[in-house]
Amino acid sequence: MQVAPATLEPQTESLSALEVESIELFIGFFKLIGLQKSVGEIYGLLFVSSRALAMDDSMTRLGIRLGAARQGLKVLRSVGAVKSVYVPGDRRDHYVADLELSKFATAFIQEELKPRLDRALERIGTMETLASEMAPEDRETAEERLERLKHWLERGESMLPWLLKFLVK
Amino acid sequence: MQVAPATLEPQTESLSALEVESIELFIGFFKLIGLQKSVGEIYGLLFVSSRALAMDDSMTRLGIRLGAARQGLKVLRSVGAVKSVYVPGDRRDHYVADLELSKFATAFIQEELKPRLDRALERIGTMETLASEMAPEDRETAEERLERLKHWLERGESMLPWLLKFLVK
DNA sequence: CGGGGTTTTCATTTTTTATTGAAGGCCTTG
DNA sequence: CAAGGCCTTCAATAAAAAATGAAAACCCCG
Repeated sequence: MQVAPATLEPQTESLSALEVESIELFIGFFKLIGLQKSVGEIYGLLFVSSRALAMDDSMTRLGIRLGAARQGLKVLRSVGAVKSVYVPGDRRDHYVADLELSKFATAFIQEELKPRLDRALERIGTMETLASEMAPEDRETAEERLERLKHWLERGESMLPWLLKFLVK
Repeated sequence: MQVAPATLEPQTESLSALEVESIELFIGFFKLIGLQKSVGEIYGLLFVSSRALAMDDSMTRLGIRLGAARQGLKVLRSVGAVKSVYVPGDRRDHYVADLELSKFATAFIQEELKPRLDRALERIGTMETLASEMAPEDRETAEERLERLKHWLERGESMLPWLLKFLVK
């Protein structure tokens, strides 16, 4: 005789249609800048919540487990996308979404894009040295292309401050 | 008695230091815009090559197999990052890197970023309707936040044409 | 139209990345 | 200062993404 299995599944209270839309929206954006699904889920939920939620609430509502919730909140805190607020009479940390959306774009630009551009420009220095030691016919091609790439990267780099200013304003 | 195993490994002619640098550089950038490693490898190799390479050459030099090479070239063609050139006396397609670097950024903006912004703005319409049906105390929060998000997304969207112009120039 | 080489498709395998949850640390409170 | 709730770490597991390569389709020339 079968009995109802002890519920190993996380308790998932159902989400409202609004919450689902919000979650899907942010999952999409966060994936784009290389953040995992659980990060988007948690932020999407917090975004439309009028009260602060504990980690435990996120787990319950989203049906995710401890590790994913922890990891997600860690990332969100690290980019400043959530802040914790004090809730009287509850020892747990509670989180609210920071509504300064530009933070995501800013974090992406400063933590992903900028370092990669810098690293690439360094690398081009190395490559120029290597190219200079090649046989003439190959050298010419390589040097021309490196020059071109360098030019483009410098141009990109020069745009970043402007882009940041525009986004943050 | 053991004999040398039939070489199942792809023949990999070693890469020059310049090629390695180029490959690493492009793998990094391509990952950033969500393209897989093999795409970066192939482009990196072509970028410093003064002659056109057949798919077969990429496989041999990079030590990747048919499927990855095929898939990588397909992606590169689809974003216009390589073009095929005619090589007399060889039936195979030969590829050279298109040096218009802006194509990558452009493709990313138009194929990833723009559609996602559009989709998000649509979604906000839906969410506004859903929010309007909520209890007053929650409704106010939701509506304010949606307004804010919408504003920010519209701002982002309005920047794209400018960004594209800057990159392509 | 037939044979050899070339390219494509796609089900399978491998690799990479994200999630899980048990174990242990920490902090508050009584 | 002990007990209980909360938070973190991390090794194991699961899910997702990419690579593999056999098989089939597609050319050209002859």
